[in-house]
Amino acid sequence: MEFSATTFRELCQQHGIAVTHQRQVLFEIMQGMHGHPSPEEVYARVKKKIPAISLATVYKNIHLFVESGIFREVSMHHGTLRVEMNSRPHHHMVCSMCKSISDIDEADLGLLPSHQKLPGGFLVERYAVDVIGICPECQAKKVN
Amino acid sequence: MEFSATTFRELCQQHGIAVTHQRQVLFEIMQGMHGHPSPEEVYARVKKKIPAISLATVYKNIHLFVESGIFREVSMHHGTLRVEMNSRPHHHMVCSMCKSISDIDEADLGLLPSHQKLPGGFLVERYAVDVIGICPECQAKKVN
DNA sequence: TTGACAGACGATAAGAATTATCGTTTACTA
DNA sequence: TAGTAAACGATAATTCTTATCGTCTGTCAA
Ligand SMILES: [Mn+2]
Ligand SMILES: [Mn+2]
Ligand SMILES: [Zn+2]
Ligand SMILES: [Zn+2]
Repeated sequence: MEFSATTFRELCQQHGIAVTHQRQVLFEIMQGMHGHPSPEEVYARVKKKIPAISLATVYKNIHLFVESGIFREVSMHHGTLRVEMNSRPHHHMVCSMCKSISDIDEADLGLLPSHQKLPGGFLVERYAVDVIGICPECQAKKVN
Repeated sequence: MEFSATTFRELCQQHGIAVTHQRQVLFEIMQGMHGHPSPEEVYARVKKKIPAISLATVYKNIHLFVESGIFREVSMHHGTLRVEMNSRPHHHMVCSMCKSISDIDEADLGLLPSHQKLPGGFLVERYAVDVIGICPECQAKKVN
């Protein structure tokens, strides 16, 4: 486990957040979950331990965990449907600050698959690569 | 342009959909748009040409274009927030049929970046690769 | 050409996911 | 242990998307 050496109390102190019962149970249950649960799925699990917990609290703490880097989001751009009209083979540069998405040509990325068969027999159609980082505009804005 | 050789009428015939004025204007405007617009952004543009158009029509036709393969979606899993608790370096296999997401270790994917600097000065933090294809379960279900 | 009719349209209600508000409670610090 | 900022629960509001439904239109065969 990633946080086995550190107690949850210490983890909260590092990030300057209060150690509440809800927060601790939420953290422990999420740590034990497999896959990529939605907030509703997490809520359902936590309610078994804390029946009075609010869905809003689940959302607020998930965001807090993600902002703190304790957990992550699967997709940087899960918000609304975005349409792709560019038919050239390309990937995306996603800014972790402003969430802007820009195209990058497959050739410019220089990322090539070396395996053809994936574990479990997954049949590959294509790759979609998100290069996550800081766009030039946000680099300029950033005060370090 | 991808469809310059083919008229919109022929494109519709290929996909068995009717050639309507709304559909044609929508298609042409979307073709001329840069980036990765949201349905609302497309709607705003199209309203200038067809003030009476409905947002529902925009959504319906965007889905139709995506289903037909005329356009694409930027993210396969933009629906709801999904949390990642797996801290090992890994990427994702996303099934284009059932939208299921499974982990694949970085090493198993065998995909390595050869460039360090990206055009435009984008500062790379990490790569997130979606391997899009058909999961074993859907391969079994599929009737070919 | 001209109906018949499936499919498409617009208006709008409904649904799902997420965020905001607000009064109460709790954890932290001195 | 009291004061205060933060967190909580309840729930309203917002945002994004889909469903419904009555009307209209494109397609195709006669
Ligand atoms: Mn793109
Ligand atoms: Mn994962
Ligand atoms: Zn940025
Ligand atoms: Zn599948």
